[in-house]
Amino acid sequence: MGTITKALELLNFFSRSRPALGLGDFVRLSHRDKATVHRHLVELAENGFLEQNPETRAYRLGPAILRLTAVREATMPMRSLVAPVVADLANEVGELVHFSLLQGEQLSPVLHTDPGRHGTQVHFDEAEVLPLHATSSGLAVLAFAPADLRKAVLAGPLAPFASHTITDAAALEQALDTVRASGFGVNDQGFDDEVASVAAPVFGPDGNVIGALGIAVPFARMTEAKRTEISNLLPGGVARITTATGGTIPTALAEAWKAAQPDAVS
Amino acid sequence: MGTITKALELLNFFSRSRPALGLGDFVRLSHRDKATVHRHLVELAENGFLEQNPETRAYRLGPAILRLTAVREATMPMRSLVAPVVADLANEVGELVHFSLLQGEQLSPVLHTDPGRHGTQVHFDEAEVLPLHATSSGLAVLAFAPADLRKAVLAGPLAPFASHTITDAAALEQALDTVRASGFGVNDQGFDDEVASVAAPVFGPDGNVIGALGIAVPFARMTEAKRTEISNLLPGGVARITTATGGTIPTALAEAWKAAQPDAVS
DNA sequence: GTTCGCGGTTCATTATTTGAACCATTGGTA
DNA sequence: TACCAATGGTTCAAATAATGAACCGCGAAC
Repeated sequence: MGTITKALELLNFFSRSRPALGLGDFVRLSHRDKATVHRHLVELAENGFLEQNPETRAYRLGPAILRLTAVREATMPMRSLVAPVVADLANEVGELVHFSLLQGEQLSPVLHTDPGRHGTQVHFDEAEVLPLHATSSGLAVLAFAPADLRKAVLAGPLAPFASHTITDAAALEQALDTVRASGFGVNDQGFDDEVASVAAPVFGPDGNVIGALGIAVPFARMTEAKRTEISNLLPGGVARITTATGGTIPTALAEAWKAAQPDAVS
Repeated sequence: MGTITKALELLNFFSRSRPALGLGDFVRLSHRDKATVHRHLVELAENGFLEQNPETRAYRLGPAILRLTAVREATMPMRSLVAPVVADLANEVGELVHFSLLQGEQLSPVLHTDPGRHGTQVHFDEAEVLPLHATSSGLAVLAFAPADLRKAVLAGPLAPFASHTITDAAALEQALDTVRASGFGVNDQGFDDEVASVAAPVFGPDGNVIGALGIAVPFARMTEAKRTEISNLLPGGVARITTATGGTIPTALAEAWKAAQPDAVS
């Protein structure tokens, strides 16, 4: 593993619940030597990716990140395109909606909205990357991903995250068939024991999957009626995002959706 | 210079006008060996900071950036707080308004809005970091910055950017006195020969400068009336941002503003 | 068909990263 | 007061990883 990767991985330890970390925290989380971690932190800070609170000496994410986001959004306006769709969906369904982009063999959350209409809320951490085999979004992506990515994930170890995580390659392939047939990735207690979720894949201009739009519901609150509601609403959201980004929805997927909910409005 | 810095510097070559770059571009811009650059690019891509267009093989900024922005914004909601202020100001003044954060001895642009009301427009590149001695925002920050930062900048070389860049330490100190007296950083043709600009510093909760709110106008269009208008409006914008972030405006600065425009509305 | 520029790769040389031990400061505790 | 346990940070020889000149294969242009 290169030095660059080691340094960048430090940035992954930040999360909504852990927005600032001390040197010791990084050492514990990364299992690396203190001196090494410290030099990496300093170098990241010198480049504006981190900044240090001079009083507490804790590190937090720096302004360079914002600058780069501005550049990316100027040319690939994902956030601004997706944000209204996610917000609308969250309002309609009344549950946590999130959008993630495929990044290598994982999913990288872009944004999420929780309407906060209920007492219990699904905890969603945008700093946490999502595994492809253990989330509804991941299954949705994987089912429509290029063969080599699918093969790579099937070959690799399938880490268990919760009681119902699919950890067997054969079972995973079967699950992906189901996803392709229905057009939705479904995952109950596969990533978190208390969460059930449904997701649909999103495609880019070249016809490849680029990410997924997902809805996460506390397991106790996930009824059949809610599943139907979600299945009816998700394709519309995906369509909005896809057209906005100039992508195209594969006909096979559109067919699957149509077959699943013949009464859904376009 | 460490490997991490070398890799991260590659990210700085992106800009609004250059949203995707090929290997050769990076090599030319960075003056480094092709093999080195290539490995850095690959490693950045592996971590989601870049992604490669499989057809053109060009690199663009990746989704990891978005994820990190989401985390930072969740705890330090700069963009979302500042965006409406910048938008309002841009509408009122009819010129390009931008907000930047202090990052080491430079300014890192966070966002900008150009109402696009005129034929000529100031070119503002959010990917470009701004020098402290050659921009109005920089002068505004520097004038109210801790002594050690000011000393560091005064000691370092003052690179010329345009015909009127202050390159002499003594002249710079004098300029900073003027800034402190008026409460505004003013810079005409110091960063770009065709641009005049005015900026005001923004302070954080600890009472230190954290950045600046600036307005850039094509030199030919910058009249005295416009300067007055800007001077009347800028303090309001700074106040909105400062209160939103829980900061406090130093009394000395508030006094300077009051003295400069006794007829300004609060 | 040759040449040019492109992205990408190789491998011996070299320079950078590494980490055990160390220092300084703080906050708690006997 | 003295002591201990954490904290963040630093040092320097040893080990490892980064480096870059030369090379490959490809597609476009002449």
